[in-house]
Parts: sequence; structure tokens; C-alpha cells
Amino acid sequence: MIVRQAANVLEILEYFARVKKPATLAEIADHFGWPRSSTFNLLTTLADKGYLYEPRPRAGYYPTPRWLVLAREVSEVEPLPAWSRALITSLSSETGETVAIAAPAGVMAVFIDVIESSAAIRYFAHIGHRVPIHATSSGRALLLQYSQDERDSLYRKIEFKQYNPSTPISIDAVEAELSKSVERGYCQSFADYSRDLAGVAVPLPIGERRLSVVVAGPEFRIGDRTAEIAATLKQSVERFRGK
Amino acid sequence: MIVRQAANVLEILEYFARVKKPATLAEIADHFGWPRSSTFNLLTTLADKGYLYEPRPRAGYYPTPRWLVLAREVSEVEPLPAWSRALITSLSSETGETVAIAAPAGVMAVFIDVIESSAAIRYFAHIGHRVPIHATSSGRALLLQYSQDERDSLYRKIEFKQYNPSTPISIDAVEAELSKSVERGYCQSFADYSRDLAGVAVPLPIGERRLSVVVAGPEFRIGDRTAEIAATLKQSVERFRGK
DNA sequence: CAGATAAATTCACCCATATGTACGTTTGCG
DNA sequence: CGCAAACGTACATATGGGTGAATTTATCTG
Repeated sequence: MIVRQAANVLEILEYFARVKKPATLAEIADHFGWPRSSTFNLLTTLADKGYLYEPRPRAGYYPTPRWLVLAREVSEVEPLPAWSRALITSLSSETGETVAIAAPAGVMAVFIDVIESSAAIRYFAHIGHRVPIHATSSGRALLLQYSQDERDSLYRKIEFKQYNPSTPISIDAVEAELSKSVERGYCQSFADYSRDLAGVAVPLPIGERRLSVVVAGPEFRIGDRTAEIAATLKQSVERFRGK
Repeated sequence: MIVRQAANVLEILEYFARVKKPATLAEIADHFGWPRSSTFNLLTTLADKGYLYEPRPRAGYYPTPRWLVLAREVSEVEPLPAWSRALITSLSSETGETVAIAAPAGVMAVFIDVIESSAAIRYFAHIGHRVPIHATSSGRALLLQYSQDERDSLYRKIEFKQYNPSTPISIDAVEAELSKSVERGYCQSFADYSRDLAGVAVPLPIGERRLSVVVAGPEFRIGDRTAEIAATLKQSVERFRGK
């Protein structure tokens, strides 16, 4: 069950991150198609707790720096090492594709750091983006770091959906793909989840954390370059990990 | 009306900012006294939207860096100038008290930047902290920048409460205090709102924005130093504004 | 490896809460 | 300056969502 008002708070934060200027109650209500009265209650709540204020009287609400303070506090703990960002930046410019670092989140993989390709046609992803752990290269690079037991209990929670023709829709299919990945030395996915999207990924354990790096872009650009990209990936990981 | 689930999202964020480590569903539920099932729904919602993840399987949830990304985006717009932070840092070390920059938020004043005193007994405030605009020195320094019309319409929304013996509980009382502030050249408050707390504040217009700076601490330390503190305040504002 | 214990998840029902409606206030325009 | 349209706010009510209890899943313990 989704908690609507909780999701709405996030919607509002995202809204402000997008428009980057104060918004009046009416604007917000209209934008989301929410009733004025409900919007009023929500904004009042956020303002009461010190998360919104009115930069200029009657010119609308805007988030206070409180968000930043709290976000900094939570993110300063166990930050990614400096080299991981250098790694994906370097990989992105070398390959010309979007590169991300993924972490497990139940049956999903979350991107916890992303460098987007600068190509016009590219994989559009952002930090916080979530993809099914079993149907993506980044996810499977995480699964490879699980024990068989851990994987088995995860599988039971997965709802196997046929996102695309090539989506693995059984435990066996996933396990088979994992075996193949071990053989070939890297994980890959060709539109197993997102249409037209191909990805190449490898595990990236950092300390206790099980992460993965993925290079992803349109199938026609990744196509037969997977081995080459995988080599670049591994090489770069080796090179940057030391630093 | 307060939107409970919206407030709960903020509570959770604050919780993680405090404990700075992953927390399981049970821990969170117990901490807040929420039913497990409700906590489950909330955490699931936040995780579904990519705001929480599980650093290690079964080791609990933790916020993703997504919060930081969004918070940065909203805060990068119209950031406070670099000198304003230097100003309050300097003021705090000169006076030994907590110093804050306040902005209007309806009938309240929000602190949008704060440097806390290092004294054991001090004014405890944080970014996002809110105080009544009419019953605090920081608030009144904001009111001074309003036109009479704007003030009048604000007054109608204020619910005059006797927080303390000295709280102004009428429009006239507030206006009188504002006049006195103009005469003496700065705003002050002696426990008009918070018990034992004294504050000295001056307006701080930055660009189009109407802000104020306040030096606040225990009455016994501020006591008869108000004039001196006000002088330091004004001097520092002059000095740093140029930079 | 049971058996016990604790945690996570599901579900249906009833109450808290989101909303439609109405009212007061502000703003924009002629 | 007066009127209209837009905006913000209050409140009662029906209904969507939070919760307690039941069920499943994981973890501990002897």
C-alpha cells in the first residue's frame, strides 16, 4: 500500500527541485490536480515543521535550507569513496554512455551515484532511480555477491513480470543468466527491462557494501561492444580502486 | 489540520539524520510508537520512490543520496551570499552567543542560517527553527521592512498568545515596540516568546529578500549588553556586506 | 535441527482524514 | 475606485487509508 501523503511530500520536493522558484498554493494545487484544501493542509504542515517558508510575503512557498542540512547529515555517513566518483566520471567520458553505481533495495537495485552520458540519445537515469534486481545488468551484478540462500529468499519476493520479450520470468532463467555472467566475466542485459536499453555491469564491493557499476545506453550503440566495455570497466575499477 | 503522514516522512528523515545508521522496520516502529503495519506502509512508500534503500540485506533501511541531490538543487537557487555565513560566524565568536539569519514565513520567522554558540548554556536553535514574528527580536527586524499595509494584513492572522509575561498581546503593543526599535536603532526581546531568552536583531535586506540577523542567548548574559551587541551587529554587517 | 521467538507482511474493518463546499480576502482590471 | 476573478482558509462529511489481529517468514537457542 502506498501512503499517499508521504508520496506527496516527495512530489512537492521534486517539484521545487525542478522549477527552482517559489510557488503559490494555487500553482501547486493546479500542477498536481490536488484540491486546494488538501494542498493547503499539506503546505501548512510542511511550513509548520520548518521545511517551507515564504521568501516574500504572498509570493509563494519555497523549501528552507533545512532539507539540505538533514540530507547532508544522512549522506555524510559512509559516503562513497572519492575514487568511485572519479571512476564513473572517467568511464562515462571513455564510453560516452551513462554510468551508475547501484545498491540493493529489496527486489530492486537503486542507483546511488550516476554520471549521465552527454549524448543526445542516452540512458536517462538519476540518483534514486530503481530497477528490478533480476532483470538488469546492474542488479545481477549485485545478485552475484549474494549467497545462494540469500538469493533464494529474494527470489520468493520477486514478482516475475514480462517487461519485454527477453525478460527472464523464472528463477531458473535468472540463475542461468547469472551462471553465464560468471562465465563471460561480466553481467549484461539487452532490453530485459527497459526497451531499447542495453547495460554492462560488474560487481563493486566497497568495504562491507555490495555495490555494482553499470555502463548503459541504447542497444544500437552498446550492441557488440559489450566485451570491450566490460574490459574497460574492469580495468578502470582496478586502476581507481587503488587511489 | 496537520497531515500526519507528511509529518511522519519528516520525522523519519530527522530520525536518520540523528542516528546516522540504517534502521530496521521494528526499530523505527518502536522508536516512534507507530504500529508495525503502518511503519511498513510508510517505509515501503519511501523505498518505492527511491528515497530509502537497504545498504545490506536485512540490515535495515537508510536514506538514498537522492535527498541530497534534491536538497542541493532547491538550495542552489538564491543561495545566501558567502559573506552572510562569514558574518554570523564572526558575530558568534565575537559575542559568544548563537547567531541566526531569519526570513519571513507567514506569521512566523524561520531561521535559514544558524551558528550556535559554543557555551554550555546557550540558545539552542537550528536551521528551519520557527518563532512568532511579532514576539521575537528577529521577527520584529523583519516586520520593520514591511509596509504598514503589509503589517496590518499580517496582524489579522496572528493569534496573540501570552507566551510569557512580557509577550505583546495586541497590535498596538507590537506597533509600539516597533516604534521603540526604530528609535533605539535595533530590535530586542526579553523572553517575549522563549523563557529566559534575550535577543538583539537588525534588518538585513539582501537583494529583494527581507531578512534579519539576530544574536540570542540567556537573559543573564545579554542583559545590559544589548546596546553593545547591537553596535557590534551593525558594524559587522557593514564590514561584511561589502566583501 | 526442532521449537521458540521475533520480525515482516497481509488483510478487512472502522475511524481519522482528504475533500467539496462555502466564505472571506486579495489582486487585477476597466 | 468598484467590480470580478483568483486565491487562501475553515469546516462538516463520506470515504480512503491506518491499524489490530492473523499469517508468513526469518532468526535464535539449546
